Amino acid sequence: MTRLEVFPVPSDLPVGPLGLRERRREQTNVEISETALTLFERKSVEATTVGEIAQAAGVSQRTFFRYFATKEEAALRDHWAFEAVVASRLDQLDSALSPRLALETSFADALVMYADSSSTPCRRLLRVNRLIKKEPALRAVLARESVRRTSVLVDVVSTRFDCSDLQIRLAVDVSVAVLRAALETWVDRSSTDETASLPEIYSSARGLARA
Amino acid sequence: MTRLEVFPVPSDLPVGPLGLRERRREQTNVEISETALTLFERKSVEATTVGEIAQAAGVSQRTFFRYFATKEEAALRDHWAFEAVVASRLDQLDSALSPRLALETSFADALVMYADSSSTPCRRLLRVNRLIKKEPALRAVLARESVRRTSVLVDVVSTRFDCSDLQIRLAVDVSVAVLRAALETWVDRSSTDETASLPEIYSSARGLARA
DNA sequence: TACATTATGACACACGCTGCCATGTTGACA
DNA sequence: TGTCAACATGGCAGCGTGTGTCATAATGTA
Repeated sequence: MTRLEVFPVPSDLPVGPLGLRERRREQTNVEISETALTLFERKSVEATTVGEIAQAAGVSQRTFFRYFATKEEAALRDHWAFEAVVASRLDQLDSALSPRLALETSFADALVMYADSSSTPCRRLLRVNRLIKKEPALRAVLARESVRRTSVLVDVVSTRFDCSDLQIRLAVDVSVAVLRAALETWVDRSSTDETASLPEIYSSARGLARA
Repeated sequence: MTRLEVFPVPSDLPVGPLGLRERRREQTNVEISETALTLFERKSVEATTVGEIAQAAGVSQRTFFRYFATKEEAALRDHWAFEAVVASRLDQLDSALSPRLALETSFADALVMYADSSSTPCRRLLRVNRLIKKEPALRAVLARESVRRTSVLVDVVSTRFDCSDLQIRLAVDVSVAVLRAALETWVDRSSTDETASLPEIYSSARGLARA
């Protein structure tokens, strides 16, 4: 299963070959991330200091920075997992289709992992993204990463399709825009409709974008 | 002319009613910005400290922060002008069209200001955007601002068009994506083709995005 | 048990950024 | 022209983020 690669280490599952050290490290990672998320929800990212997070998580400030480069990163753990899922099928782009259609199909295939809105990955993704919605600091980090991801996508697509640079950039930018619109809409709708389905919303988003 | 509103104070032009104080202030603003841009081009944003910029510009560090909130902002002066131009026609959205077409038309109308690639606004925009291209720190700031701008756009479009939230978000995201792709392509092509025209590239980007 | 590897904490330090106060400069009005 | 308010600037102290370094303790292995 690729699941293990995508969700770095679902520490709840008994993963055999991992030594005590690695499990401890992973556990600390989760604890710090969880603590940060909670504090950010209670106060705000800006109003929360790394010192507070570290203290609440029972580690020193120096140790915090050994696990996360910035306080924002500590909150984004599960969102990075989502981005990894989205990117997980890029090596199977169907070059018989148009770049845009191939990308959208790849994304749609990957998104089935988020079909069950009551699953743990979905609930975690929702929690983080509700925070992201109100936190400019987190949005900035996402945006920065999205720039990097876009350029990776452009490279990947370039090698597999023979189109102009403008066409490729458009395919990538638009595909990503549609996915992002779907994600945000899903987050919005989930606040009133527990059963809102990300794959379904993405599917209708694709339909609307065609029109 | 709206030019004066968009390019805050083109200090080279003799603007009558401005007092000595405001002109001095504007001049200092330009000098710091220019200094920052030059240093960033020579070294990098990360490797350049605010102290260096301030010293090179002949002001104290404290004064630097009275003109710009961050060192990144000091470099982005002319890019914000561009964003202002792009947004300058949003109050005239044609509600007879689809949201997306209305947005694209509004953008295209505004872009005529960048028709002449040898004009000062164009050359400055190019210079900044070449830096933006290699500087993650600057891209992060842009991305953050783009989030804010997108939500403004969504609001503006919502009041003028009667569509679902998903449709509006899509229109906005896709329109912005097409514009951004055009801008980046223009920057790329300008390095080999001095005459590359932003409005023209934007026009073909719109055409390609339809297909 | 002895040893190499790794995790942690404490400290010092650079940098970004802000609040505060003291000083000098500008512009308006008597 | 002189006075005074508004404003611009610099210096300094302080907070928060993030990193390098060293000493110490815990872990895995021979």
